[in-house]
Amino acid sequence: MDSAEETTGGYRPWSEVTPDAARRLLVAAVEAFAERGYHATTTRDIAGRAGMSPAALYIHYKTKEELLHRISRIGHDKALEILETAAGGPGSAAERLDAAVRSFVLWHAAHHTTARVVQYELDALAPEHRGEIVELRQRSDAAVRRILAEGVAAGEFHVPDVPGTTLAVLSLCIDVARWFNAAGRRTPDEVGALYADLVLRMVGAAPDGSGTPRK
Amino acid sequence: MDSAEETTGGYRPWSEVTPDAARRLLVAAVEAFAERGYHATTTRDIAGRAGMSPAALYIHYKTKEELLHRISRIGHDKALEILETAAGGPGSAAERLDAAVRSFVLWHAAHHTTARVVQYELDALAPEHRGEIVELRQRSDAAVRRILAEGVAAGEFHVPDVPGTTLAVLSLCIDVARWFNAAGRRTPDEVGALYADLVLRMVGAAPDGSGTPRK
DNA sequence: AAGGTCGCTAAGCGCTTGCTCACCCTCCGG
DNA sequence: CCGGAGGGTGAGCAAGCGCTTAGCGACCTT
Repeated sequence: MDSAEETTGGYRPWSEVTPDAARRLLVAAVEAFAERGYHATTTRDIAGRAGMSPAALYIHYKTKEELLHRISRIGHDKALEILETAAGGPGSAAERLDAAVRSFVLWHAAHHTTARVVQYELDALAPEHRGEIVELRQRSDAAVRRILAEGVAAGEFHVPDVPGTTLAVLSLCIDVARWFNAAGRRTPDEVGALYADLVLRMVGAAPDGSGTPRK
Repeated sequence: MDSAEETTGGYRPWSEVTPDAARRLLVAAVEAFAERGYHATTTRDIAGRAGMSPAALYIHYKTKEELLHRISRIGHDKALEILETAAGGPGSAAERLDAAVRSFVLWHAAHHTTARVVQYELDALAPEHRGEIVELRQRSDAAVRRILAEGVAAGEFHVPDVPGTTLAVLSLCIDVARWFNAAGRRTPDEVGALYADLVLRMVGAAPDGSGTPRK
């Protein structure tokens, strides 16, 4: 419930959104969209959570959809940055895949409120905004596919269907935003470690060195 | 687009819904909810798709939410039946896990319109209806967890975290409903086969006999 | 002190929503 | 030929929606 806690914990997100009133509205919108969904959220609710009158929203954003677009854009930028950093990093393909899944899942769990909006409210965007976002998602797909292809070429992975497995890996990570519950048993780090191990198994990499004894 | 095609292809679903007008309304609601989401769908749109006036909806259903509940209930019953049939079937744990994932994914892909409503519109249900559905989902979780636990006990699987892996397997399968596109490259059967293989790898079962040569 | 700007509000407009109600067909037993 | 019943419609209600507009007070510059 106290998701203001989440959104300020750690690396202090939304710092790129100014002025202060615009950021407060955006954070309020993230919470409301994540709880009820975009269409079930009213502009009055968003403004109320930010401690403002309904009209105040329209000083900083032209429409309710612009709010969603801003949230979606910032979130996708962050998600893509995480994947591309891991994909372009040092180490073997297995190490990079581990890092990519671990950090991608960590972000989806730790910021599941934001991630839920980013990953599941895409259809509510206007067509031209949706196109822009879809492009970012294709680059995320390319980053993961690159790691898999390189791992196969290096003989580290055994993957018969690289595009299909890429899709499955991303799908698995993204869905964390749907089920993860901050009040649940697992910490974001634990889920990241579990998922990194599962994905390494999926690609046929030896699970040694990642904390999973073979017996 | 022509998802009437989908909903009548194969085993002819919704046959349990009578009379005919009630079924037409329900099928129309599935299509509309899947396309736009529950909250963005109007009762006028549903009635229009079924070729009726807006008022006709309320002859067969008390509210719009009752429509969603009926859809969700029937869909969850079907999904649970698929998993429990596979879990209670004959064969080794690996064979049963293969069957469970394959058939569960097949259903989510072939009936992705229905599955999308069933899996992603849960929050729109009234509290008492949601509780009923959550119970069914827990039984789905138990069915998969049972296969995993038996496979570990029999030495077939190597799974350090059975509850966590159960969650991941179900999450992976469910998310098919989000991304699957009938106009895409893969058939539901192909996705089922791919996912069954990936899941067997996740649990550390030898992928022999499922079409994935080790080299 | 005057005047301009900026962030914000109270009030409300035009429209759509879920849902209702009075009425009307068509069918069917007597 | 009648009368009741059940599936259907046209019109519309109260409420709530996204968004606009006129105006207000605090603050800055001159």
